[in-house]
Amino acid sequence: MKGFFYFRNTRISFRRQAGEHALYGRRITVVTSETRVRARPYNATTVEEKWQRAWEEAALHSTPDESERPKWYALTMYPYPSGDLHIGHWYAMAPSDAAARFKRMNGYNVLFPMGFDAFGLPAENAAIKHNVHPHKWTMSNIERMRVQLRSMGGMFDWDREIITCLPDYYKWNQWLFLKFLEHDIAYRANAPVWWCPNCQTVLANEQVVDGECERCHAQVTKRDLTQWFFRITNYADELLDFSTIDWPERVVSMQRNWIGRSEGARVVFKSEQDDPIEVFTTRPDTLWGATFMVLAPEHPLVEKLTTDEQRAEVEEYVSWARRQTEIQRMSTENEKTGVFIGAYAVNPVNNERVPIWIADYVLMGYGTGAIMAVPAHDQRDFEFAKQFALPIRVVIRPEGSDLHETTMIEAYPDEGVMVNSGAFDGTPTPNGEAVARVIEWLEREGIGSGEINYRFRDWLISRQRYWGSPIPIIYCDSCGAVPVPEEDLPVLLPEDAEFEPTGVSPLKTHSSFYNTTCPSCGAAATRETDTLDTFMDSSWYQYRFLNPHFEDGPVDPDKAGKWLPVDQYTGGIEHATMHLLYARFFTKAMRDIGLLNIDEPFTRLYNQGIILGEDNEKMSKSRGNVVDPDELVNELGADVVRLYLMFIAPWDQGGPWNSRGIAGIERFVRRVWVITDETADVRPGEVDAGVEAELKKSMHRAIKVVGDDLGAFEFNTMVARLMEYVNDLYQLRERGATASPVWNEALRSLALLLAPSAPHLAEEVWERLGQSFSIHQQPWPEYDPALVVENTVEMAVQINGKVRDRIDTAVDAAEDEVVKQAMASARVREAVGDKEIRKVIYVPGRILNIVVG
RNA sequence: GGGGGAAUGUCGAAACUGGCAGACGAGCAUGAUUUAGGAUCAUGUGCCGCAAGGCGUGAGGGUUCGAGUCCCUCUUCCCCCA
Repeated sequence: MKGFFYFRNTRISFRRQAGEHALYGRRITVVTSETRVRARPYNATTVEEKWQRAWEEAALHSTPDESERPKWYALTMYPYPSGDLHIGHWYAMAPSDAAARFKRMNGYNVLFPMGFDAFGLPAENAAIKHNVHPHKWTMSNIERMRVQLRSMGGMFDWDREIITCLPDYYKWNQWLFLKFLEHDIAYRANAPVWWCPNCQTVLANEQVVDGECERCHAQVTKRDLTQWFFRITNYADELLDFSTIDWPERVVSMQRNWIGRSEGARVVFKSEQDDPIEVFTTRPDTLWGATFMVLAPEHPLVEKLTTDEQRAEVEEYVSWARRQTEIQRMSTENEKTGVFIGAYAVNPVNNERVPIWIADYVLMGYGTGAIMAVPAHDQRDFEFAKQFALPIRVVIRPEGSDLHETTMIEAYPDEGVMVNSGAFDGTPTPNGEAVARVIEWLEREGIGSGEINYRFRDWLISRQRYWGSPIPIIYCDSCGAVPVPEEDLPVLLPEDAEFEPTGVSPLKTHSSFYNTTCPSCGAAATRETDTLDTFMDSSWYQYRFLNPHFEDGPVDPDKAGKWLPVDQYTGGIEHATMHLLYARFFTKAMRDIGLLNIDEPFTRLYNQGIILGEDNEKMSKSRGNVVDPDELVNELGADVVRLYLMFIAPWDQGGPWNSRGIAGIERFVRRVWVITDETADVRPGEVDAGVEAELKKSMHRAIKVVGDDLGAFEFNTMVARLMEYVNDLYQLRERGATASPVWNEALRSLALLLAPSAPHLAEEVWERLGQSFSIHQQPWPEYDPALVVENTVEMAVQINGKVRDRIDTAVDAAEDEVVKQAMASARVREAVGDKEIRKVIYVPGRILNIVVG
């Protein structure tokens, strides 16, 4: 019998009468009828606002630099201030925040800063489009995003906020550039570089994806320009060493591929006019099989070597190739195209005359822009030779079989024994033996040398844009490129620049910025108008967070010693070969010039997945599938959003948003509040010992599994464990567990377990339980291992691998005892029948399998 | 073409070193609460079958007392590099 009445405006419900009841498949006896105070509603908006204010007033999230506790530097990639914190930001930050909070509850002094990656193109595009200054646009976006970030309830230490577009920050960007220049890590060179016609700027190789601009997806083209570079390739081998960091294998292999180390030889062929043509090959053991050469259409010698008869055809081909994208050119699917230029080269190993072709599958940007073609042992060369009826010569014979030029249908790129290779005939190729011997010989003969080639190039850092750190260089007719003296930093971005969509940097037309005097000779001079790639800002921001107002250098050495390196970094995988590679390079470069004494910036890395729209597509305004976190927070509260994001799927997987699924979390949050509010004041009384034992066990188990999952970033199962615990509490309550003195402890534990993931709800529950502010300064509860292990289990009994019955048995029961118990079951006896028992497999606590036959 | 990852109910997913597949949630169904419900509570819910029982982790094979998990072949999808 249930019902309710009102007493002093509070709805009081009275419940089951004394007597026998069926509940959850058990018979229970209610001794006295109980009355129950119905929970007050939980108003997330009010509660969350209340605690956010309280945390700020208590400066709860300011991290002291001095502490008895061990340090833990947790960092999540800082956002670009686009003006809106979208659900992707929440997905990146909310679980990171939970992990950071968990670390703090586990006794660490946790630094968890936040800032804004504030330079970049959108601000400048907004300036052109809406006539707002980038600075104003960016700063008002930051204002708005701070409010949104606050609504998330993160434990960000705002005292250390950095905003990269402020002189306070970019001064040190410029300073670092000058130091790099001083130490020959930065240099200026003319090179063919990628140009994005849409962004009106050059791009680094890393920022070109499939021949498109990584930002705007416009097709990029090559241009020859004089630009500033960083010598990231000097660190290639060190960047290939991942032994001291714990990063996802995926990112490691992406960086490894990107760096693209290959060992081989550089060999000099000569044209018949005696021009040296260098090629790089990883297979110098196939040199004798080179039957032609292929140059990239852009190769500087093409112009010179082309014969008059071939010139028209060659020119036509070159201009056609220029129009192709790199992807089209590299595709193995394509039919091979190319043109003979009429000239011949001499193969230095056997003085053979080989024709020189040009073809689009050879790229100027890789290796030397020229290859020796060995059609018998390279598939692309093979296809090219077949296409144009060029000679093929086998020089590697596979072990135990034969290979004939005329019958081959594809190249043989594997190991074997060298043939048709003069003195090297008979040399086996496995284990690099042939390669090593040929290199040795090439060096002795002076026609080549062993070389290690890398796929990646030096980092191009010049950008023809306004909204970035000005490169602190002055050009003087007599002194050349002169660094701006350190004391003149920062070179300020002029605020009164004119934005015209002309493709010319506003800095070029700003005469008081552009015109200056040479710091070295005092003559009239002009400033560099390019700005630094904004990826430079994010390459070292993790160090500036430690003391963003430090005035004697980019990094405060005292704080660096205390906090570095970053213990846990989290962010999207899309930065694998950009930001994450640049940051590693910067760390090593800064170490080499004495600014840091660490080798790697981020000890542990975790990449969260992507939240898609409900239609399983990437969220975008044009698709209309964008989920607005602000709306959700207003409606359901931040804790619900946080918990739901964690619950959706494993964090590294992401997945589609589901607006119905979030209802489950809503219910869960309500259930947490209801059970606490309704039972917080229950006085201990008489309780069944078994029920109390179950309550204890459930609580200790929850402490263990929730903690284990949080520590392992398994947020989805962590939420499931919390739900199981709350479900347990509801059932135990019905069985009278609230009368136990353990009940209140169980509720307190629940609050503590919720604290990392649902910080507001946890704090409210904590207060309701009469505990003092703040739950976020409490230690993580401890569990008793003895209470977590099961003493008895329901064990499956299998006959020939099929489950026939289940028996309750002690975890550590002896085999013969368990068999006896199993044989007592009629179902087991029936399954065994009169067959002979051949074998018994018994794994204590797990399974009993009786093999009969 | 090479490398890496994935495939489990209607859906999101869980499953420790091989040991009761489907925890937790969504959805659905039935019932309760007699104003209503997109509220709450209870019960059920892999498939076939009235049942006993059988079948089930992309497909096929193998190892094993026992395979979602290990091995081989294949299919599809995603990512990276060519």
